[in-house]
Amino acid sequence: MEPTILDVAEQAGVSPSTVSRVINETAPVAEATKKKVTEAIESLGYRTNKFAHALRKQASNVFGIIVPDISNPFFSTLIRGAEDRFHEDGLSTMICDTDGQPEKEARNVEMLVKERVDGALVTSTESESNGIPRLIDKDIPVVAVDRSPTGYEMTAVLADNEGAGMIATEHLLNRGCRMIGFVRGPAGVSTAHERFIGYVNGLESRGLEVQEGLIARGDFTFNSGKRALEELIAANNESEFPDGLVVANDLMGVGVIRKAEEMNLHVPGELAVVGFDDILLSKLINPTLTTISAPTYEMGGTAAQLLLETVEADRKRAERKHKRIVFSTKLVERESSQFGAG
Amino acid sequence: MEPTILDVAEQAGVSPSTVSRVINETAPVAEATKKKVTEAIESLGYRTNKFAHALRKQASNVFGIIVPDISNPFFSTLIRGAEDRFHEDGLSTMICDTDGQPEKEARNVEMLVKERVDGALVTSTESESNGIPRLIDKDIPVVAVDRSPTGYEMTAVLADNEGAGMIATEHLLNRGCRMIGFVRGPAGVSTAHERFIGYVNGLESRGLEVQEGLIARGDFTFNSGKRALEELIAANNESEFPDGLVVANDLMGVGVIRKAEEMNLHVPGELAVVGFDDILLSKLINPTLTTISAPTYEMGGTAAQLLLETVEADRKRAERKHKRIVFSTKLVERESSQFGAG
DNA sequence: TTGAAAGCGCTACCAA
DNA sequence: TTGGTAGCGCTTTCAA
Repeated sequence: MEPTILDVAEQAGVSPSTVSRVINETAPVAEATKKKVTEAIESLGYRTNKFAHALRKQASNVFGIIVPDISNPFFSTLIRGAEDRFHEDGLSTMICDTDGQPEKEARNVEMLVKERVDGALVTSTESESNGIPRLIDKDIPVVAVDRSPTGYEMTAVLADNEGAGMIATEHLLNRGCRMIGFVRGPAGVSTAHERFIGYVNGLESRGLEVQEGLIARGDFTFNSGKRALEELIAANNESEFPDGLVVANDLMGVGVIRKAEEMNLHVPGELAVVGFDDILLSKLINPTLTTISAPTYEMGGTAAQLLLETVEADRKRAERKHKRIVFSTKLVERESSQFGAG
Repeated sequence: MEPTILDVAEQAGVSPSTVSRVINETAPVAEATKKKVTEAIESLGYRTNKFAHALRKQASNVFGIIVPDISNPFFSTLIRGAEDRFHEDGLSTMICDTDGQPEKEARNVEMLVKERVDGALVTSTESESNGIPRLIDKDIPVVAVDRSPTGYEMTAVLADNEGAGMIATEHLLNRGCRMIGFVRGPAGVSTAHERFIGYVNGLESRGLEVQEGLIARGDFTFNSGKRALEELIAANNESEFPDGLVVANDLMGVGVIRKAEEMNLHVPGELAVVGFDDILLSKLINPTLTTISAPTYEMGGTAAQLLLETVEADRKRAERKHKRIVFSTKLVERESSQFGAG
């Protein structure tokens, strides 16, 4: 059997309370006693029983992280940033993949509630009806990452997607494009929408009009990017083809590039393309994809930090302060938008 | 405060033991009493306290899953297969990413030990000195997935990598290649080694000799694939260039394709390429990459199933049966090995 | 600075 | 079929 705190106490010739005190540094213990206890722990190979500890303290020391897709490098980097921060404090993490489905998000949240996590980081699948209210209802501290759900006052760590959309649009404008289109993301996703707003603002700031015919919608997948380009070409006369395209994420951007190739449309010569996220694939495709990148790892770490601060505030019965941190993004120039090419 | 089982008992006018019995269906309860209890649970919104339950039962109902890289689609699919099986039984999972580093694997294992998981699925980083012995030492049931560590008798769920290597080699042979090279994976990784053995056997079964000059080594990354092709070209006279290449995983295969393009070497005309894993990228690259795929999702599910059976056997104090299940693989023909092209 | 003991919420044994 | 109750291993008051 695993040794308990009683075994340690006996071996060290002290009471269990004393052992607890040296383990948790929760009260001063004489140096000599401390040494005896430490040695006993060592010799018995004692490890505190997680369940008993959690039962007493009403805290699991586990934190949940919910993302739409763990195999998406954007999210796996975010996860790594958050995990590194949690592990620093000896806290464990539970990673959940919603696969972009609200029902799966709901199930994941139920699991986290059941596991009685001390807090959760969530990138919600949709802007409404996601698992966040359930967590709030159960009084579990939550921080939103990457996407900010509407209708809840809560702390959130975001990228400046609107600014990113603007940067992308201005880049194409500076490059000389005059018919710039946009491939939008899924309807309920705030990041996708904000990037679009940035595009609109980018055009308007130069006195240009948004043209409905140059706007298509996808769902963030590779295939939807291919379809979007097809639609845009089909919908316009040759004289009105877009010469530049801002695409709401890299995966769709890669789809656009592949479709352009199939259609013998030269990128960037006849069509310049810019994406968002800076995933690995963007460097591997030919031509390489110009993109806008956010400091994903830092965003994860910051979100974890804020969550820990919230938990700490709760413990002290202090007031929760809702913060909103926005990271700025930067342009990564590659071949797909090269000037004067083609 | 959260209601406890005592609150439920009071509300229903029965004893806590009875409540426990209806919740866990651990003993027959009269239909009428059951109804009263269920209603009390409902009206109070009672949920069993995980910590108390775990403390009493000495079981966490949590299972660990350790993989080298969650953003690698091969592993994320494996994870999904395993998770779906665990969730089916209402069990929770903890996913750990070792980033291919043995030290991280060790830290992950420590976390799982601390969390007192009921069992673990592990794709070990190296064939030796991985976290598996630590888990075995702590008496935590383990099943190896994808890679089988040497020196431990344990149940394992694997793909037939040797057969896969053979299929790949024969495919190139049938296609007419006569100088077939191989790009090996990292030294300690069993899957990579087995694929190489399959290649050797494939050649020898046709009475062909393995040529040292046609063999390079990479580390499973994109860049190492590029480097490998460079080396192979540099090491041989033009008359002895390989006309076909079996590459130990798709990511390196994509690297080979990109490098070939840079060198103006036509794929598949001058060089046919076959990879392993069937990752998404292989379908997106130009030319698309021929590959060997394994039933990854099923492998994850099977591994979870076997782990659960081991846990069950332990509970019944039955003997653990070590199984070894090998899934066969299949060729996915794409452009990079097309016949008569170029 | 240390010890005794209550109790966190649950399950399972023993009685009835 | 049900109830009483001990105890899982820990932390934390209260007293010494």
